Amino acid sequence: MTLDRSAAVPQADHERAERILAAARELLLAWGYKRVTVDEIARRARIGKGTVYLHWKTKQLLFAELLRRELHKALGVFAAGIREDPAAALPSQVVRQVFLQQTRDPVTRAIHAGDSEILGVLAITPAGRPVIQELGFHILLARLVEVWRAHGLVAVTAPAADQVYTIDAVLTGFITGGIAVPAEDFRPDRRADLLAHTIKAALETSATPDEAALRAAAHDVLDALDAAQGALVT
Amino acid sequence: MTLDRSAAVPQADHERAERILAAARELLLAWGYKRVTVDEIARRARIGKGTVYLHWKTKQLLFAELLRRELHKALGVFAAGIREDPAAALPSQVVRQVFLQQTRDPVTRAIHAGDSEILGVLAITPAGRPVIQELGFHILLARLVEVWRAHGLVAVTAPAADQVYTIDAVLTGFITGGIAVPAEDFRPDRRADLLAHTIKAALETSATPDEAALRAAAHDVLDALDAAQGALVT
DNA sequence: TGGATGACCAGATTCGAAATTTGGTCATCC
DNA sequence: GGATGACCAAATTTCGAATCTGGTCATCCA
Repeated sequence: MTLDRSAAVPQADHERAERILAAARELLLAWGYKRVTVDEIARRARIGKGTVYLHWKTKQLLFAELLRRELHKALGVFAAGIREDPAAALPSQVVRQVFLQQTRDPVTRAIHAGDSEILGVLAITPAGRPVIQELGFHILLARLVEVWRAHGLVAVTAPAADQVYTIDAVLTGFITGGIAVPAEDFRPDRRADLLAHTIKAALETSATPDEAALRAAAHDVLDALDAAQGALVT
Repeated sequence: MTLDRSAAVPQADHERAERILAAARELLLAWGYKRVTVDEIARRARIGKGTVYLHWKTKQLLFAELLRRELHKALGVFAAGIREDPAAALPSQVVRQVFLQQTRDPVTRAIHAGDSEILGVLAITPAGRPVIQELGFHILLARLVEVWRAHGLVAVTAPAADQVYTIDAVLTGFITGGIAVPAEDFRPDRRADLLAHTIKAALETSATPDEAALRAAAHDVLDALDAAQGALVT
C-alpha cells in the first residue's frame, strides 16, 4: 500500500506540527516567549528536539506561525458572526467583536497590546514595529473603512485616514483600559458596549441602513476578512 | 531690622526650593528618575547635598511635590483657557486641551501614561496604582462629568460612571496613540481634533448650549478645577 | 535509507561576589 | 543656627565563572 504510506506521512507530519504548535501555545501563555525552551516544547509534543527543526528553521519562525494562525482563527470567528447576522458587519459591531475576542483570548490580546512580557522579542519586528502591524491589521482596518464608506455605513465627509486612526486609537484605549479610572469596575461586555457606542457615534451615519445595503456591505466585509486571512497563510 | 530678616529668610528658602525643583525637573527629563542623583540636583542648584534634605525628607518626596506642581500648573492653564472663552468648558474642548497639554509637556505626559522609563518607582504608588490616580485625576474627571450632566452638556440617559470610563479610555487611546496604525502620520492638533470629535459625538448632547448655560457650566467647571488644584497643595 | 533523535557546541544568559554608587545622616564649620 | 560634605549602610552595578539553550549533525533504527 504505497498510496497509504505516501499519504500517511504528510498526514502524520501535519498532525505532529499541530501538536508542536499546541504545546508552544500552552507554554507561551504559561511562561512567555523568552522562558519557553525548544526542548520543553519537544518534550510536551513527545518528540525529539531535533524534530521541531524539521518543521521550522528557528524558534522565532515557529512562534511567528503560531501568531499568524491565532489571528487567522480570530478572523474566521468574526466572519462566521457576520455570515450569521449581516448587522455584525457594522463598524461598531466589528470593533465590539474585536474587543471581546481580545478580552477572551490572551494570545490575540498580547499581539494587539504588543505585550513583551508574553511575546518577548516577537512583540517588535526586526523593523522596529509592533507585531500587529506586521500581521497586516492596519491594512485590514483601512480596507474595512473603505468598504464601510462605499456602502454608506460611515460618513464620507471626513477623510478615511482619520477614521482609521480614530478606530485604532479608541479600540486601543478600551483594550488598554483607561489609566485614571480603575477598569475592573466594568465587566467586559459593558466595556464592549461603551466602545461600540463610541464608535457608532463617532463614525457611523445616523440613517439606519436598509437590509439590502447591509447584506451588500456584509459581503464586502467578508471579502476583506478573507483577503486578510489569505495574507496570513505561510 | 528684625522684620526684614524674618521675612527674608523664608523668602530665600522659597527661592532655593524653586531652584532645587527646577534642577530636578531638568534632570528628570534628561535622565529619568532612577538615574538622577540627589548629589547632581544639589550641584545644579549650587547648594550642598544636605541642604536638599532641609526641604524634603527623601528624594521621592521631592519628586512627588514636583509632579503635584506640574499637574497644578496644567490645571491652571486649563482654567485660564476657560476664563477666556467659556466654550472651552465643553467636554470635547476640555479633553482636547488635556491631550494637547500632554503632547506638549513631557512631564504631565509621563504622569498620565505612567511612563516608568521616566518616572521610575514614582510611576506606581506604594498601593500599586498608577500615579495619575494618586494625584486625583479620576476624582476631577468624575466631578466634571457631574457638572456637565447638571448643565445639560452631556446626555443624562447614560450612567455617569460609563461616561467617565469612556472619556478615560478614549483619551488614553489617543495619548498612547493607536497601535496598528503608525501615529506619526498625524500632527498633534489633527489628532486632537479627532479626539474632540469622538468625545463630542459619543457624549455631548446634540443641542447647541445657549450662552447663559455655557457660562454657568464654565463657572462650575472652574470650581472643579480649583478644587482639584487645592487637593494638590502639600 | 530516510526520517527521527539527542549528544554536542558556541553563544547567550544568569549568577554571585566584589566593587562602586547613592540616599540619607550628622558632626563640624562659618 | 543654618549650610555643608564626609561618612555609612544599603542598593546597584560590574564582570568573570557557571549554566543554559538555540540550533546542528552524526548516529540510529524502522
